[in-house]
Amino acid sequence: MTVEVGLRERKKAATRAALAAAANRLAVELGVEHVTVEAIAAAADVSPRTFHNYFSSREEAIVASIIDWAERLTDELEKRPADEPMWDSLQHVFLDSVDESADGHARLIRQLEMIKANPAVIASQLSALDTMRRRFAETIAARTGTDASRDLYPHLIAGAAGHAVKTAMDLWALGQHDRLLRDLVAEAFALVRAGLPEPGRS
Amino acid sequence: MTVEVGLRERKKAATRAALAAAANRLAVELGVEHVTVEAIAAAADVSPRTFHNYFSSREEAIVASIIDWAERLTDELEKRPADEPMWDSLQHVFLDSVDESADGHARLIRQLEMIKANPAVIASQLSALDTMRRRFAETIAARTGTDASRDLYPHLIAGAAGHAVKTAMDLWALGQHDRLLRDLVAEAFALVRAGLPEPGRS
DNA sequence: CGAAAATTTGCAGAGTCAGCAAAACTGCCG
DNA sequence: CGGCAGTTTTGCTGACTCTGCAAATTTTCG
Repeated sequence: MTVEVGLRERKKAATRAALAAAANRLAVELGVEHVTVEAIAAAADVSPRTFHNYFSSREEAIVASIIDWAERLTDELEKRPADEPMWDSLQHVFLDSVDESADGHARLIRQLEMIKANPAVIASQLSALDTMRRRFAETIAARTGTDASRDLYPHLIAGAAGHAVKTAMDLWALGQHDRLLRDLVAEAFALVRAGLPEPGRS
Repeated sequence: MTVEVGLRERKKAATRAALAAAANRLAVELGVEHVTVEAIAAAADVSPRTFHNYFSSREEAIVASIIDWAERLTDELEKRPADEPMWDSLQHVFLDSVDESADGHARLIRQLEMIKANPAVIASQLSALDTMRRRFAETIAARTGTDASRDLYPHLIAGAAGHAVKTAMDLWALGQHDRLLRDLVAEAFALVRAGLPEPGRS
């Protein structure tokens, strides 16, 4: 994949990363509504017009890190042993991606709070997660011999896994700091793998 | 809930409905990018400024029918017998909402195609579906004695059910016209309820 | 009817975003 | 090197979105 290593490609990647980082940082620091494209561009040392060559909206830049995360996770998923049960692979990949340091937790909470505060950013986040889900479905289809354009399975399991992680994070950020995020994610996976049986029924 | 039946309330609801209908119709007919707020407002016989009193973005108006759908479904869900297994209630409510007429199918396909064609509308759709998911989670929590602000269960099952329906629809619209949409939805539910076992494994 | 409350509207202003063409830059071959 | 070809950056412009504010209009209710 990443075979193009010319100066040109590296510069493009760097510009994109700088814009995404600036957008995210400013959104967290100042609040989304106080961040303009002009300010993001200035922070990344490019013209406002260039910003729009990389991102089609301010919100897209703010949540660009989700796409990067998704790319890393897809790579990880592809590296899992081919004979490992699909659910185990997914759980492994997602659990490994959770930063358990105190600093990581603090950052994550700030992220989620910033996103939650603005409907347009929420929509962009969901969009990014949906893109991630589609990538996952492709990878899963390839590994399980299913067809992402015809079979429900790869989409359903990718969606279920992604949603389990999102739900665990959202609930955790909402006040379950007494529990480890890791454990909450694991519990969500367990529930979904069990077919979500109704609690308190035989 | 809907106890306010004064002229004022009825007019507001009518204006909102007219704007949503106009926005959706124009988006399907002309394509999303060729629809301006001005045109929507004109079609609903109000000023452009009034449009923004009802919807905070063009896309929100275009997908407003999803919110209406969600409201109807939540009502249906609340009406299900309290002792019915949760999964059965959900499956029932969603399956009943599928319009199986040829005309309904054609409309649904045009809808999905219109949405798919524009990233901003996709994001708004996901946002609306997320709102629906949250409503469902509240209702489910109330019925299963769980707490939507602490427990994973209501969110996970609401998300799984909603995503099952969305996946079935998307795949169906993509070319599975040989199969009944109803059957695809039922199959998706069955897979999720079974915990998404890997196909072709013992 | 007439006052109080809510809704609609016009206007102004800040901001987003895309198309276009010129300027600046990078890669590469002679 | 030098310079051409292909890419990226940039400024400019125009259409459009969206919000705040205050005036005008409409509805409600005593």
